[in-house]
Order: sequence, then structure tokens, then C-alpha cells
Amino acid sequence: MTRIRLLVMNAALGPLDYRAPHGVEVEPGSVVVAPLGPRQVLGIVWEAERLPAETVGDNRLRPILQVLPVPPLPAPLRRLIEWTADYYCASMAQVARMALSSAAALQGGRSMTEYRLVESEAPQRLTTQRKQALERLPGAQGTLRELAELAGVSDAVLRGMVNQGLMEAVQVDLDRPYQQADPEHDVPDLSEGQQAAADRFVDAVRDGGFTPFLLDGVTGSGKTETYFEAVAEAMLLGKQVLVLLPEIALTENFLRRFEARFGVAPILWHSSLKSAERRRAWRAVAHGSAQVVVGARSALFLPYAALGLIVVDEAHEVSFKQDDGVRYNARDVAVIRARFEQIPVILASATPALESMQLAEAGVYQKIYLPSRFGGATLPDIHIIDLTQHQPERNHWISPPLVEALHDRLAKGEQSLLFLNRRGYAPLTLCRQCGHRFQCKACSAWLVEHRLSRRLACHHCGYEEPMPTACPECGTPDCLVACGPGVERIADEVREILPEARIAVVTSDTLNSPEKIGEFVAAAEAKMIDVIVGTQLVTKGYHFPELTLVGVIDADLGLEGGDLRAGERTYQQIAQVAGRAGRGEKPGEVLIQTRAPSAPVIAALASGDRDAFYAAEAEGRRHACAPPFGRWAAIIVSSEDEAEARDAARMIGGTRPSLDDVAVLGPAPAPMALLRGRYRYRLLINARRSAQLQAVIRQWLGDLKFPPGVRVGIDIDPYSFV
DNA sequence: TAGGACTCAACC
DNA sequence: GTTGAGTCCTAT
Repeated sequence: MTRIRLLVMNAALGPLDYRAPHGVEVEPGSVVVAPLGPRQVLGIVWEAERLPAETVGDNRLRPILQVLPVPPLPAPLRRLIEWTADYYCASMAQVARMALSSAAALQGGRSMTEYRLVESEAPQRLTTQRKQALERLPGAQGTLRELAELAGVSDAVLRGMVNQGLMEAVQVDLDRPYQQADPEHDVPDLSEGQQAAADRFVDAVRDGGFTPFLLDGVTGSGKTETYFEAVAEAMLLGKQVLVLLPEIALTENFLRRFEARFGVAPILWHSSLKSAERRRAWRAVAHGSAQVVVGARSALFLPYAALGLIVVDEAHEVSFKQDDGVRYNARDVAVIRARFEQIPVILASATPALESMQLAEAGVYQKIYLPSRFGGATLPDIHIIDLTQHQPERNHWISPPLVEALHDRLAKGEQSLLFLNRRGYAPLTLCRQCGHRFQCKACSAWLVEHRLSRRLACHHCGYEEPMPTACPECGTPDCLVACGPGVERIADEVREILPEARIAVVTSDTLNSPEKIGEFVAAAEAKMIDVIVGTQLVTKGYHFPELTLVGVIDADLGLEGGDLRAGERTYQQIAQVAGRAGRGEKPGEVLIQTRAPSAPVIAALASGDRDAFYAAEAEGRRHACAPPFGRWAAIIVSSEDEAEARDAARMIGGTRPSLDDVAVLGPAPAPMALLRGRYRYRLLINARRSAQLQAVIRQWLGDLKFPPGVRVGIDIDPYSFV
């Protein structure tokens, strides 16, 4: 009888032993269905010696029910699951679930039923819900569940429509292969510097072996073309490539460049894929037929059959850090995966994280530097505007020098970009009469006015309400005033300054689909837009040759709050947005508005002395025992009941370990003391590099018992300190 | 005494 | 995490 150990897909359950029925073959990595009490669970066969469990007698072993028709998860992925769970203090089941991220892919069958509207005259009499579905679903196809969500009706409504013949079923072939990319489709002429870099990447891909690179090149230096050569080499060798991008909004531009280079689009992976697409991509990845996968964080845990290269583009981006569930940093886990896979990994950035710079200096990463812009374009001139000297008008945020520069570009027919990292019209709305402030009921946050949609919205929980006309507190009509600027308000101000200018507001509210992103890019390239006003969404990836002016509305905004990476993030954000200027033949200019021109970050941006900034930042971090010189972790305790959360946090605080190399701060109410209706308390742990941080935390929390409503989350190497 | 709210241990 | 068993309590 074969005893097999299973990692069961249930976070609260340890490994369990089963037996394989006669004639059923399994190996480590096999994905199986097993009985668990009265129900069934998904499990992954694991090496028993790597997954210790309390032994039970042979007589108590139940047979597994089914081996799912997918390739066993490869050993490097199994090691990655172990490592990630261990490092981030998560359960292996939680991590493994990210690898089995397409339920449909695990089942057999090569086709799936999707539904779409039948093209015909709408019947005379319709329920409002059916009418709504008919309005919202033209052109859409998907499972009933997906369509129900899209239409905002229940799936029962749609099922009724199928029965009535208003919708039809379509069989979708799920294992149809993707088009093959051609590594020699359009080989570019590289500059000497690019070629040298590309050669090293290509050699590393050909030789195999764990080789981490830091590709450090200024904005516009052609990093993408450089690593595309390594991608081409992997294709020639029949190896797969994973390219991680920080957000889906960036993929549109990337896809076009990829297609121009290789003839076909790469395979996309992100959290909002529909289940049929998800299934198709997952299976192609697992069977090795997917050549290049471009994805967000979650693509990192897919079961690649033959991975040959990982690229992390914009590797400094904080959005690589997952902020709920398993709080992993995709940039760091990518390097670990490359180590387990024994392949090269390229971290590409114009403004690398200090952590990455240190590792390069220490010789752990091979640093490859691309100093100059491609095709003779020069870096933009950067000027600081001291807002205390050049005050904007009352209730305006664009200072006279920036107003003048905007006039100048419009007269010359060139484009301008104004950057303010704040969505909506105004971050705070209050009543002039009674002082009432609009606050989210579920979060410690103001409601943000969105004038385009005429709503007040909470940016943390998604709560929305229509913009009221009178104060809900004192009843006075027309008494609400907007405080402070958001991008919508800046756009209004530009309309005032340049009434004839064509203005585009670019935020996640306005550019929320690939189609809209495509429209925006096309309009900007065709010079149908004079001024772009945007949030961080516009700071990277875009290449508009006619854009010659970048204005930073408030350089000090990111420095508020005292987050340990505030300086670095401000530097990166402004350097990135500055990099949008002067990418064509005409030189670019960047105007940075600030109230603190002598702050180290601002001074470094003005002088262009990047090395000095990194050196100063490193010194500050060393002093604070912050990464990369020390480490942080956070314990977040939350509950819908304030007292319960506080008591649990105090209990944790009361049992804190007393160690020389670990300091515990708190508990204290988290900066976001209320989030999505849950009260939150936080403890911060600062550890020296010598400390066994995770082991200490596991041991500390392992023995504690919490009431059912209390959630205790551990955040290793946190990026968000709210 | 049926049914609801709650706790607790087992799940291999 | 989910489930079923066991306990206590209350409304009839």
C-alpha cells in the first residue's frame, strides 16, 4: 500500500496522509481530490520528508478519490511554495492556492460553455432586470456568473433568458494553442551599450544557472529592447519567459512593443481574467506551450513547465508588494523562484529600490547600467518652483511660472503633462455653515468628491454616495466647499488658464479598461490632446514624442505621513514622471512645485545627483535600522468590535519576546484605525539582520488563542504602514 | 421540548 | 476552513 502525504488546500489544516488506490500512480506535485470528513478537498502530493506530520495508523488512511488531469507541480515550484509560506509567515495552503489559480484548468474536458446574447429584436415586455442585461451585455461572452456580474443582475435572471431564447450557449475550445512568437520577427538595431547588455543577458539565458541582474537605466534608455533579446534567446531554446509588470494599466503599451518585436502578443495573466482565458493560459503554462507570460504579481506562482527567464520590469514599484492575503513582494519572490529554477532574473528600473542597489553593490546582483537615452534624446532640464516665492492664486494650485510654461507649450503645439497623485476633485469636502466633514462610515478616511461622476467616494473600501446638494448635518443648501486639489480640479484650473486646450484626465477612474487606455494613447500620439492631467498612472511606460513639459503639482505630497520609504518613493515617482518629457527630438523641461526646496529629495532631483540621494537615503536607513540594514514586520489585529481588537492587540503586546536584536513597538491604533468596518491595532517589529525574525514571530503568536471575530495578520517587510 | 446560539474537536 | 456533536438556554 502506498501512503501519500498531502498538502490539503485548507489554510487551517496540517498535512494529511492518504493512500493511493491500487493501480493509481501519483508522484510529488500531483494534484488530487481527497475525502475529508463528509466533504472533498483539493490536495497536492508532497515529499513526506519535507512536510512532517503526526503519523496515523495505516488503518485510518482513506483512499484519494481522483488524480486531476494536469501535470504535477514541478519541484522548483514546490520549493517556492515552501519558501514563500515560511518567509511570509503564511500557510503553505494559502500559497499553493495561488499556484492552482484556475479551478477550471484542473478539471478535464477541453471545452467550456459560455453564453452570449442572441442577436434579435428585443421582446415587447421585459422585466427591468432583463432589460438591464440586454443593455449591458451586447458583445460580451462568458460564463453566466461573469455575465451576471457584468450586467449587475443575478445569474438566475440570465438563466431565465437562456430558457426563453434571449441568450445562447457557445462551446469554447479551451486548449486551442496560442500563436507562436517569432524571435526574429523584427530584430532592432541596438546601441552599443544596449548590445553589450543584451549579450550578457543572452549568455545567461543560454548557460542557465541562477544569475540575478539589476538593469539600471535612465528613463528612455531602451531597457525593454535590451531584455527582449534575452526573451528571444529563451524562445529559440524552447524555454518559457515570465515578465512581471507592476499594474495591468501598463500592459497595453508593453503588449504593443512586444507584438512589434515578436509578431504576436504574449500571454496575459492578471486577476481579472475571465475563467475561460484563465484556464487556457494556465494549461498552456503548465504544458509548456506558453512561451511568454506577461502578468501581474500572481503570474509568479503559475506552474511553468520549462521556465528559462524572469524579468521584473519597473522593479522598484511598490505595487509588487501584495497588501492582503499572503503579503509577498513579487520582486523578491521572483529572485527566489529564479534561484530554485536555476535561471537568470532581470530586475529592470530607472530608479531601483535601495534594497536592490545594495545587493548590486554587494555583488549579489550583476549590475548593468544604461546611462544614455536611446536615439539621441536627452534627459529633460529640471527646475524647482518654490511655492512660497511663486504663490498660485487663492484656491488655485498652478503657480505663475508653470502657467507661463503651459501657455508656451500650447502656443508651440507641444504637449504638457501635469502630475498630481490624487484622484477625484477634492480630497475633503466640508460644510461652510456647520463645519461638517464628509467621512466614510467604515474607514478612517474622508470621502473624496468625484465631480465627473458627481459622487463622494471612499478610496479605501469603495463606498460611494451621490454628491449631496445640502449639508446632511445642518440642512443648509449649497454650502459645501471642496478643500484641496485632486486631478479633476487641476484639469478645471487648466481649462481656466487655457480655455482652448484639449485636456485629458488620466486616472484609474477614467482609464479603467484596455480599450480606454488604447483610445487615450492613440489620441495623445495623434496630438489630439494638449494637456494630460494624471495620477501615478501616467508616470511610466508611455512614450509621447511631442510631450516636452512635465509639471509636478505637489512634490511634497508623498513626503507626508513619515513612512520609511517616503523619500525614496517621492524620488522615484518624480524621476519617473520627469522621464516622460523630451523623449523625442525636442528637449524636455520639468517644473517641480514644492514648499520645501531644500529637502534632500527635491535637491537631488534638481541637481540630478542620483548617487548622492541614494547615499543619503542609505545613511538614514542605516541609522534607523531600516531595510536593507535592518528589518521590519507588522502585526495587524482587526475586529468589527473595537474592544475585542484592542484586547487582542494588548494580549499580543503583553507576551512580546524580550530579545536583544528585536524591538517591539505598540500596540497602538493603526493609522487607518478603521478600515472596511474593522477596527485595527498594530504592532511594529524592528529587527537586526541577525535576528530570526519569522521564527520569533511564529513562536510568539503560535501559542495565542483569539476570539473568532479577531483577525491577526503578519506583514513581513511591510511597504504600507497604514 | 423543539429550535437557536454557541463551543469544541476532528478532519488522514 | 467546515462540519457534526454536544451544551445551554429560551420560547412555547
